[in-house]
Amino acid sequence: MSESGGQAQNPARVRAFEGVLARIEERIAADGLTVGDRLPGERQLAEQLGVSRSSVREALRVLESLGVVSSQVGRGPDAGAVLTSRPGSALTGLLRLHLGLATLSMREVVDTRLMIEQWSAEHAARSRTGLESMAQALAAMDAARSPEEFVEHDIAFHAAIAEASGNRLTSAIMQALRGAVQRFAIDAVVRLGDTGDLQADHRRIYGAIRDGDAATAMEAITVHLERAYPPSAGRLG
Amino acid sequence: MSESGGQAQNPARVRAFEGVLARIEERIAADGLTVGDRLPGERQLAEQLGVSRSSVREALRVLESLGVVSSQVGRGPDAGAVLTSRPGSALTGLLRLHLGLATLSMREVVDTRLMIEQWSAEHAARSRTGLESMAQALAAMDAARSPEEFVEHDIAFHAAIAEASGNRLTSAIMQALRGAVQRFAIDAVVRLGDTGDLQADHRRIYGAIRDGDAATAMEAITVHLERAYPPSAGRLG
DNA sequence: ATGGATGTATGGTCTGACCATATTTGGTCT
DNA sequence: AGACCAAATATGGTCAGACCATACATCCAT
Repeated sequence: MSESGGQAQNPARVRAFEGVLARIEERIAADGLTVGDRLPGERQLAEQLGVSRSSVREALRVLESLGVVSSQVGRGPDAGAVLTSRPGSALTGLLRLHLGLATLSMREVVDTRLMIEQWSAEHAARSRTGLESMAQALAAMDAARSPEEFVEHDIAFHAAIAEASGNRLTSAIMQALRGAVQRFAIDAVVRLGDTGDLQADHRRIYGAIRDGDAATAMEAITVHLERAYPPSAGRLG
Repeated sequence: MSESGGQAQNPARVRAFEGVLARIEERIAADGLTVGDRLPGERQLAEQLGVSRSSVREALRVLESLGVVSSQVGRGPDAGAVLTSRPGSALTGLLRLHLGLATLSMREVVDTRLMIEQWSAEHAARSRTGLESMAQALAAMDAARSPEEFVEHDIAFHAAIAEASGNRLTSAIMQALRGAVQRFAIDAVVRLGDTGDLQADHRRIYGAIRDGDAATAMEAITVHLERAYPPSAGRLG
């Protein structure tokens, strides 16, 4: 550390913050860090890695955008950069941006969602778990008095199916897809005018999962999503 | 804008770089910016948005990590922050980190990949496109003289199927999943000792897609992936 | 014990500087 | 006029040092 001048100003083939990213990843693997653990403070990290605090911050911003850390100001056990796990929110941001850039069309997102929901329903039927959450959401939808309220619990119902599949990755992807198309959900409910058909779908899906009938569960969720987002229905992308 | 002092040092409910992010997103939507367009320089952006260059840079790092922009140094038409579209690489990084954090298990990734490949094969069979790329990869695998070489073209084969599905989102997700499990692919080839069975699978998949037989394509790819990544096969996660 | 004032570590932001890179520009030589 | 080389310039990359806002930790007086 007895550099005379200071800033290393090297070729910088890899940018400083990329090095920081790599080092932090190594550290997570080597030290077996996991969700809830804290990273050293920005200043300390900068010193340890021999870079400026700005570079450390850029790396932390990347980790944050990827849903891996979360920064808290102040002091105490919860302050600083804490390892978290929010793959869903990261995916949501990613989708929103790429939709904005027209890299992806809404149709592609909706189709992908159909794929995930079919898969989730099938696996949920096999595991037959999470039935309680589904039933609760079902009842809440019955009691809903506005499209907004209905959609809120509708989201919970579908989330319960995804969770019941037992796969956190597909569940996270579905969360993200859901977030990306959410603004269309209320429109869909309003367009249909009545939620009776949707609720009938929901009950059919629920019943099939409860009975362990994977084929029916898949078919029912397909019908349901095509009702809400008709393949040819207007302006989705 | 006749602020006396300088740095606004406000409550900062939303951090400065988040504001920049929002403004850039607005700008993309409003100006209809698309892939290939350039963003203003960091210094100019900072002045326009009334924040420091550091904050602009943090926002750009986020956009870069999400695969939306790409920065080039130097001068000229290609220099600066250019809008790009690399949802795949963004997803790859996201998965790698979450796998490292044990947020996700390898089994979940492999299962998700199976879902995507099934779906892709089915849709590829319906569209019957991309056959040329598949055939090329097939021939290249025949000629491969090492596991590494074989896997390289195997990746190309599966990527061709994903592309043929016509859905850029599922294709991007599969790319990412592929990258996450890639290190196991060579192991799998070595373990099997012979690539004959794998190639037979490939030809069966190719034939089904060529003939537009969606059901067989799905079934064939399921068999294929279970051969390479047996559900009960050792240490995947 | 309790409660408030003070200390302090942490992230958030800004300023201004310099480096590395690559194009643009302009001048010089042939 | 054309080709070639040098200087100017614009851009991202990095650093150093400062100050603010926040929230817990500590200490002291009651």
